[in-house]
Order: sequence, then structure tokens, then C-alpha cells
Amino acid sequence: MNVSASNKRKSNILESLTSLYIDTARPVSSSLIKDEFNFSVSSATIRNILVELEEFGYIEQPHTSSGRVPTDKGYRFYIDSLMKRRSLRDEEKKELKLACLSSARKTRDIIDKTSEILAQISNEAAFNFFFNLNDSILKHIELINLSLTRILVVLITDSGIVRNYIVNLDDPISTAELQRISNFLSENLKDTSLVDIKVNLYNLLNEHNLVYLQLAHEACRIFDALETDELFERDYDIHQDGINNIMRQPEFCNLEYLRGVLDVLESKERLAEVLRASFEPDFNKVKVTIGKENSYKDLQSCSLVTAGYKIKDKTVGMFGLLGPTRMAYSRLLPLVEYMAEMMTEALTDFTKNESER
Amino acid sequence: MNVSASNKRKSNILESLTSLYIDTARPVSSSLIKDEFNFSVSSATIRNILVELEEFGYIEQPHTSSGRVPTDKGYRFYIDSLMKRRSLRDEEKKELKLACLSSARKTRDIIDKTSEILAQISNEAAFNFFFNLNDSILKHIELINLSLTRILVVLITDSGIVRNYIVNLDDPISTAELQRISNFLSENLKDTSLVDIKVNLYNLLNEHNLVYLQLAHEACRIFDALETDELFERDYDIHQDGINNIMRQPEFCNLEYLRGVLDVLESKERLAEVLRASFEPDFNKVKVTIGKENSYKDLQSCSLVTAGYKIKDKTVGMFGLLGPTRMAYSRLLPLVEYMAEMMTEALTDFTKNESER
DNA sequence: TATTAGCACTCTTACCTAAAGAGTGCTAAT
DNA sequence: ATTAGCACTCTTTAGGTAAGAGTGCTAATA
Repeated sequence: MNVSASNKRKSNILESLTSLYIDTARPVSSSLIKDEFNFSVSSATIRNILVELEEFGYIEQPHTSSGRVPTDKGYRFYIDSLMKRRSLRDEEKKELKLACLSSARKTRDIIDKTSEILAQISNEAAFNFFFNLNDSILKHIELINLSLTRILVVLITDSGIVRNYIVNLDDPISTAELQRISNFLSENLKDTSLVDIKVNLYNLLNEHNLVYLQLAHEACRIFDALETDELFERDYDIHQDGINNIMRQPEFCNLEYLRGVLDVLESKERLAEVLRASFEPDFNKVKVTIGKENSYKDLQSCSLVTAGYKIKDKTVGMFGLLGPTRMAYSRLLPLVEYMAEMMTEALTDFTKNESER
Repeated sequence: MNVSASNKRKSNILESLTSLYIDTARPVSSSLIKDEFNFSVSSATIRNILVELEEFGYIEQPHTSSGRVPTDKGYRFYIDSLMKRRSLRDEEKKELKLACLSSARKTRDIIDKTSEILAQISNEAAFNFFFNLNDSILKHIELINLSLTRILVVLITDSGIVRNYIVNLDDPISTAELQRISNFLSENLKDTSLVDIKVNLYNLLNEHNLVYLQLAHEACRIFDALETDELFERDYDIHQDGINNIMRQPEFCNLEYLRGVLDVLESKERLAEVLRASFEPDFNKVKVTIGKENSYKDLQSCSLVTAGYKIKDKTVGMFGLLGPTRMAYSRLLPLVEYMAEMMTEALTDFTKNESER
């Protein structure tokens, strides 16, 4: 048998073994591979090949005389080169869109709903991480007085995200003055990046004439009270769902494993940290982080499937799945990928009219 | 021995047994009770009393020839009549306040932080359920145009809660007109209950003269697009934390139990339903729902400790713990009670200046 | 009458062993 | 290069036993 045909057969067997293991969750024996895929060779031949695959590090045996299981390296090769993606049919896409978007009234609804639905149909844990607003551009600012010393600050960004913050001032401010400050800020800070707001305000203080100086000074009072930087830094939405799904997976019947994973999923900070580590600036495709590829200890028997989504060409969040390394990649990768596209489309659409302003 | 002395001894033994079981998580034997509490009677006497307590249904044996365990009825009696509350020291209260409130900038922060902290120091699962706004009174309304057909509606209620909704209109509306509608609504709908907004709007349509009619009509367009009722109905905040805590409890090493509990904790709808069932209009004290007292099947080996909190004398949410019926009630009841008071104080304080408006 | 020492009895838990079964690696034949 | 055959390994399951904890009951006692 020539080399390429032999390699082809090796690949076939690795693919068969991997998908069998993904389906059954039990170490795969040579005879099972033969039976399930009607290979025209004996189980002994398959065993010989399995030994080779094992030497290359693609598979391993939990113990001598058990069947084989893919290693992280095996899964990596399976995902990158072997598996056949099971794309979604058009009607599935339609249903998905309907389920995720029909009841969505604000950005937040989309964030929450998509991860809920993804958890449900993937049977894994799902998350959705909407980044903080640091590089967002201010489009509109509104100040509303709740009382003489309490002000509601409403910020609206270029991507149509709305945030509001309550500010308590030491000294009172009149409604009329507040209105003037509001107009002043909207005029002068429009198209500023949120992180730069304060710097720009101080610049205004220096540039403008006395009438405005007073206004800018008042505005500074407000933004000082807001402690902008710290606030925006932590101001991300992260949503997670499907813990009970992964509990059902046989690998997490071991409570120790489960505990480690829950520790991550339950803590927004930790989850954000893990996801940031897997972020890539150019996030056009779905990305898989398998087992030990993840530097976070508690997740080293898990895989992470992530995809970025955008608003108007800017990646604003990431979205995906957490589950055991034994995950139905061929079905779930296209799913996550499509849903990310769907989010991009929906969010961009949701905010597309902003430019008309 | 006279009757009251005999009852006193029975009570003491039930209390001892219950607190021993809470501490150790293992069925309590007659000799352990004797040893731990230096009762001046023999274990045989204690056994006789245990038989009586069992006949009354306060305790039971997991199997013949094991120690005893409190029943739901036993816990109920323990909580209502026997246990000594371990109140918080002043410095503990101070620390707690600092931890929960120091970084709080909006209502939402308080909701999230308190349940996080409660989970942490109780070692149980904690939740915080902030009711929807149906009976809130509108104090201020602001309309901000994001584009010609997209409007941001900001509602501010009497309790200082802020909510915003984006509305898409079919036909455009000018900024000037929007401003007039905004003023019109603020004037005419102020002090209206949120659920009544739409009804009141239609009344305005009939009452006012032509100039206003046009305005009110436009406003109706906006509120129709908002689908007020449905939206407010579901618009509650619910926050939950500490799943990994209850996982550590020995009663939840049984994955079946854990799964049932997680199903409730993970679903906001289900959790809200369970909590609503335990709600009491007059929520001045902390309330405990023990085991089968809860009609929700999956939680019948759990206890729920809840307390309501208020803004200006109106209960706006409830807050508390979920854990196994074997829970450290004597420590946790005062804790939940105090934290609820703390929230009432903080939220009322947070919004107290509203009246100055 | 209330209490208690003593003891037989029950049930759980841990541990051991044996048998069954699954799957392999190796060898020798094709 | 392939494969039939078989010995070997390791896991899993079941059963059986011994130890231990705790009880209920009985009869003796204060």
C-alpha cells in the first residue's frame, strides 16, 4: 500500500474513533471501529494502526487493555482537518433567528437570549460576553435631574448601547443650568471615545471663553463624581447558562471536575478572564480551545468554542460554549459560527439608524 | 419528674440533636448527645426520650439502628421555639455594610453585591429578587431620539429605579416634536402607576383639546410600540450566586438532588416562581420555608430563608438563601434579616432625595 | 416510677475475593 | 501487509464476611 493511501486510512480511522468516542463517551475498541464503519480490514489491522496513532500522540488508552480515546492533539487534528461540518439547514437558521430575536427589545435581550438558546440546543454550557465600552464613541449625552443634587447621566454610544449612571453632587445644580450643560456636552463631546471624555473636558476648560468655562467646570464636577475610568473598566455584560447541561455529561459525574468548572462559570470575573485569554482581534471564524490549550487549570478537561460578533465591523463581544473536550464539534462549530453571524447582523441592524441622526 | 421539667428536657434534647446534626451532617446517636452536652442522664434515658420525640414526628431514623435526624417538623419547632439566635456584632455589621455598599453606584449594584456576599459568608446559595415595576409610580419620563424613527424612553420611578427602552416607530418624528411630547408626558403622567400609563394616555386623548390631542396621539404611538404591559410583567431583576457552595454540602453529593436544585436556580423564571410562592405581604421578619413546606418538588430537601426589603415602606424585592434543610439557622437567620434591613436602608437612602424634586 | 446497665439484634460500611468480560499485544501463518 | 488465534491485563460486578455503630428491649435498681 502506498504512503498516501495509508495516511488516508489512518485519518479515516482517527476520524471514526473520535466521532465514536464523542457519541458514546466510552473508550473505542478496534472491533467497534471495524463494525461501525465497515472497514474492509480486520480489527487486528486496525489495532496496528491505532498503535501508530498512539505513538504520534493522537490517541491514548485510559489503561492497558482498554479502548482508545482522543488526546487534545487528536481532537485538534480532528477539528482542523478531519471532521465534516454539519451546516445548518435554512429552516433551522430561520427558527433560530426567530427564537433569539423575536422578543428582543434591547441589546441586553439579545445577549441573554442567545446564550440561553445556545445552551439549550447544544446541551453544553453557553456564555455571552459583551465587552466594556472603553473604545466606544459617544454619540449623545443626556443629563436628567432626579433632585437638586442627584443627576441621571445617560450615555448613548455609536453602537447604540445605552448606559445610565446616577451621580450625587455635593452642591445643588438648577434644572436650567443642567439643561445648558447637557447641550454643551452633547455638542462638544460628541464623537469622543468614552475613555477620553475626561481628558477632553479638561481641554475644553482651557480652550473656551468664560461663559463656557463655568459650564465645563460644572460638567467636570459631574464626571469626577462618576469616576469614569474605573466604572467603564468593569462595565461589561457577561451572561452564562447551562450549568445543568454539563452536569449531565458523564465526565462531570466526578464532582471534583464539576466544582472546578463551576467555580469559573459562576464568577463573572474569572469567566471574563478566561474568555479574554481566548480572544483574537481578527475573530472572523469560530475558535476552539481544547483541554490543555487553555492555561486555566480547572478547565483543562474542557473545550471552549468561541466566536466574536461585531457591530459595524468592530468586535464588541464574544459568544460560545464550554463543555467537556468530548464535544460534538461537527455540529456545534457551525452552530456557534452561525449564531455569531446572526448576532452581528441583528446588533448592527438594531443600531443602523444611528447614523441618520 | 413533673410535666414541665420533663418537657424542658425533651426540648433540650431536641435542640441538642438538631444543632449536632446541623454541625456534623450525620445521624445523631443517644450517646453523642450525652457526651456533647453533659446531660446528667444515661444514653438509655435519652433513647427513651428520642422514641417519644420520634412518635411526635420531630425526628426520624434513616434506617433502624442508626442515629436520628430532625424531620421538617423538627426543624420547624427548632427554629420557632428552641434555637438561640446568634446575632451579629456591631463590627460584623459594619464590615458587612462596607462590603455590600461601598462600591454600589446603582440599585442594580446593590442587588448583585448583596447576594454575592451572602453566598460567600453563608456557604449556601443566595438570591436576590427585585420585583418588576408594575406598581411603581412614574416620576419622570424622558424621550431621546436616537434617529428619526428610534426613540430611547427613560422612565424614572418613585423608588428611583431607572429603566430604559428603545422604541422603533414606523413613521419619523422630529426632535422638536419629541421634546414637546416629552414635556407633555412628564406633566400629565407624573404620579401615575406604570401599569396605568396606557389607560391614562387614552383618557388624555378624550379630555384634552386639539393641540394636545395630536401630542397624546403621538405618545400613544410610542407606548403602543413599547407594548408596555408585557414588558413590565417580565421586567424583574433576579440574581443568584453560590451554586458551588451547595455542591460542597454532603446532601448534594447525590447528583440527582443537585440537578433538581440547579434546574431551579438556573432558570430565572422558575426561581422567581418559587420565590413568589414564599412571598408574604407583610415581610417584616425573615421567613423560613422548610423542606416539604415548599410545594416545589425539586426543593423538598431544601430550605429557603427569605426576607423582604423595602423602599420607603413598600416591599420591592426579596432576598435570601437556598440550602439543604440542614442549615445553620441560628447563624443565618439573623444574617439574612440584618442584610435585608441594610438593603432597605441603603435603597431608601439611595433614593431619598427624589422627594425634593 | 424513673432510670440504667447489659446485651442481643439490625443495618451500614469497608474490604476481600472470585468470576466475567472487554480489549489489547504478540506471534505465527497466510 | 494482513490476519487468526490466544494469552494476558485490567476493570467491573457480585457476593460474602467481619467490624462497628446504634438501637430496642429486658431486667435490675434507686
